[in-house]
Amino acid sequence: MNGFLGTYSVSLDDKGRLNVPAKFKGLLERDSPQLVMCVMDGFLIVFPQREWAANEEKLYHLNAFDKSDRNRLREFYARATECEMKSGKILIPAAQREAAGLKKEVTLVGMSKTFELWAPDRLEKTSK
Amino acid sequence: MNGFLGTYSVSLDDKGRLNVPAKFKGLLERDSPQLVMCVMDGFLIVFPQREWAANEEKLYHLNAFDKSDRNRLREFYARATECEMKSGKILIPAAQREAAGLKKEVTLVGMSKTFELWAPDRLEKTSK
DNA sequence: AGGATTGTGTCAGAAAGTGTCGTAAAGTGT
DNA sequence: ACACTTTACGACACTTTCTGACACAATCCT
Repeated sequence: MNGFLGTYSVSLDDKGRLNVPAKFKGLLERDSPQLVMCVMDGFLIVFPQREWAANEEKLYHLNAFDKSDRNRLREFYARATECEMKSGKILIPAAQREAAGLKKEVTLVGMSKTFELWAPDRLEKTSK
Repeated sequence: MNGFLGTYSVSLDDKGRLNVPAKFKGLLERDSPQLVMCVMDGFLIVFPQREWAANEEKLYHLNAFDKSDRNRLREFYARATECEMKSGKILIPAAQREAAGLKKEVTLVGMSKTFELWAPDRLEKTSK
């Protein structure tokens, strides 16, 4: 498999877990089930942990003792959460579900190295 | 685990201790429960002791006989406190709680190598 | 020493997270 | 089109984590 591709409609269970589609499952199992999930403008981006690390490197030049740099760092880190695919499922923490407006139905969109989680209605609005 | 990530809302107990979220707990247990807590502009930064040491090194080059350098050093050290995670909790000394305006509700923000403690209302103002 | 204040360990109930399984639905090969 | 395999879903039981409370220990202050 080359990367995360395509659109899937999945439903969350009563605890807010999503079943990873079989095609993505293979990728995550082979590589690593470790993930970082990050809130963007109204939707979630899921990074396999390696991909996240690559993005994080771009922040190393910022100075943690500088006020405005620190604010930028915080924005980035505060929105992120580690998670993991367990038993073929990913638990989406309540805060993240909230931020992305996810109810039961979730649309999952492959973006090659990462994939996104959308509330169906929001995705529809955005793509217009 | 990659580092401290995400935002958590936790509440202090009657003695001013905070329950460390399970995700952070793992990191602190593996590395070391020894911490240094430091007051910044209205919030607290918590350094795992190794991370503190690394930051301290950056200050060694400052000149102990230079007045303004010395002021910066003093500011840095005077506001720092050693503390420790015990029974999965961290006691926040009264002085620090005071300085950060922490009441019962505290927002905990992961910053990769360190994490921050905020009074919810102050964080909200800052992030705007 | 006695009493107040501050720090520490532990526990029980509630809430959140996790594993598993049966059934339903979708996909596959012939 | 049919039987078979795989995948998705919902449900349930179980485990872990979070919280507030209590009891006790240590320290400080007269």
